[in-house]
Amino acid sequence: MPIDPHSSRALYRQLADELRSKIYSGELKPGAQLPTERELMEQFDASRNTVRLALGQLANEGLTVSGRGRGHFVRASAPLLFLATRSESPDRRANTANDAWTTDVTAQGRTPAQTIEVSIVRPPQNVASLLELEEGETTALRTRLRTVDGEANSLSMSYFPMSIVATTEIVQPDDIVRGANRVLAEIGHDQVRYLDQITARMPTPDERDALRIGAGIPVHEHVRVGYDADDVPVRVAVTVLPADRHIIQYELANAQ
Amino acid sequence: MPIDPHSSRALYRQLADELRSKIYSGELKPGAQLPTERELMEQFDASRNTVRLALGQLANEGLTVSGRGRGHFVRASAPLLFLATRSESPDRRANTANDAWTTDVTAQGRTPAQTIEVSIVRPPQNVASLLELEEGETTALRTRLRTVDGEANSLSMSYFPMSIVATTEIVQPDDIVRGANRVLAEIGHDQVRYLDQITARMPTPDERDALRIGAGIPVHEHVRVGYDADDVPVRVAVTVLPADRHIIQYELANAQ
DNA sequence: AAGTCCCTGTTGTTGGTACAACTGGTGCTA
DNA sequence: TAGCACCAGTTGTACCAACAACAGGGACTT
Repeated sequence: MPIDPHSSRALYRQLADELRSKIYSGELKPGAQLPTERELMEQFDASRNTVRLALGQLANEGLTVSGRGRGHFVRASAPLLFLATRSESPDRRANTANDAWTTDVTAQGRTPAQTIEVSIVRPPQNVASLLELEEGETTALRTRLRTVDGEANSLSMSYFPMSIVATTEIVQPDDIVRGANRVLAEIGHDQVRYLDQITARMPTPDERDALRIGAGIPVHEHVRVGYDADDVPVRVAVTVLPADRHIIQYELANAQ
Repeated sequence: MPIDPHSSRALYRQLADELRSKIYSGELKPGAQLPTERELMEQFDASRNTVRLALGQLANEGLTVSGRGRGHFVRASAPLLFLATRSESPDRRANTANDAWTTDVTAQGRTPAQTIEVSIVRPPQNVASLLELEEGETTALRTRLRTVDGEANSLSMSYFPMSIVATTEIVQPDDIVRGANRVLAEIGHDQVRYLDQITARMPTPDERDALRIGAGIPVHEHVRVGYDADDVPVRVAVTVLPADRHIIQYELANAQ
């Protein structure tokens, strides 16, 4: 019995440790139900507050989920989906009726869909700096909510300097089947170099809402800056990916 | 007054929303102290438990930190540090007394250090599968805890198939200044291709401990598989990076 | 001037209670 | 058989109380 009331470690932490190790060891398998709060109260001679503190800890670590009237369950390990970065390779874009992402997802046997909104905005500070914009310059913003099999999947915001795209179809709220990148290329701003920065954080309430993100699940924030042949940044794409549904993958050839 | 006791939204959620929006709007700046729990109890006419539920929510989102006897504070935004992936480019490794990471960190004006442990282990399932090992095969494991300016920074575990490295200095618990990759190259297993997979999750208690990770901060798990010219996987490096201290960066040239 | 002690204020931990809201099953009814 | 009503069980929300542990400042001592 690993519960020691004389230990300096808080009781609820010991309880959380106990349950956590049962999850890691496999004694409690994904999908399995944990003991009810009442059972844990009796087993460990603790108050309900204490038991709930421990269970809350596990939930915040992304290990468990719970539902009113149902119980606490070990989170079923996610049906992982790939974001193949590097899928913008040139030969992928031409001639197909779909963009690279749609093709990727379809290839995995899932059903993709997306809604697009377009607006003209002053970009956030970090985007403005990546695009090397002057104070007050505006951008076209194409916001994309992607769904797979009807479930929200990722949220992508692409910023284009208005000074470059003002007269193109990028500012039209339509799906551009051949890809916005191709439009850029047609007006002489083909992207020849990318800079990717990946951060991880807990989602904002808006994101939790839009992407149906459970408690204890972080998000990737994937920022891609595209540069044209003159080294001018022509696009910043910010993609928010719930971490339980996405692995970001890169394939690198060791040049030389 | 956004607090509505008749709302269906739980009181502690409304309170959390209220405080959160003050943080996002900048009314509460990084480092600023939030009202004390007693003050919040009075302002919102709520019990201490309810107030603490709201504050706990913010902490789990990584927005605030608290300390016994001190108070609750808006988390000071992180002094971000870069992990320049792609720093293994060939010309970087030769002739220097330091490895690529040490060079990188020093270039940023910080003081790096690392401790290395070596052992022979049966690798975890996912690593075994990435290395295409048979059941029961063992690997050399070099575990590296890196610190910057005396603070724990990242945890890296590199697995090498014993069938390849058994007779090399990789199994010795010493620092290999020219890099383990170079040793691999010398015995005919130069890595010409990498596969990187990046996931994000909440840290395990061990990791929280070893890397001093605050509540509400996720980690990146960066997995790199190195393949030699015969497409044989010769190394799997798993690196755990606290997300408040690391941005993962890739530079990509659009081949052709 | 420097150090020590203590006191106050703060968060951390743990106990208790009550009711609301929801799930899943049981058994009844049409 | 299908549908409905109900009930027991479970988690969610909210309240109250008490003590522990720690930080920081003020007062006092040396």
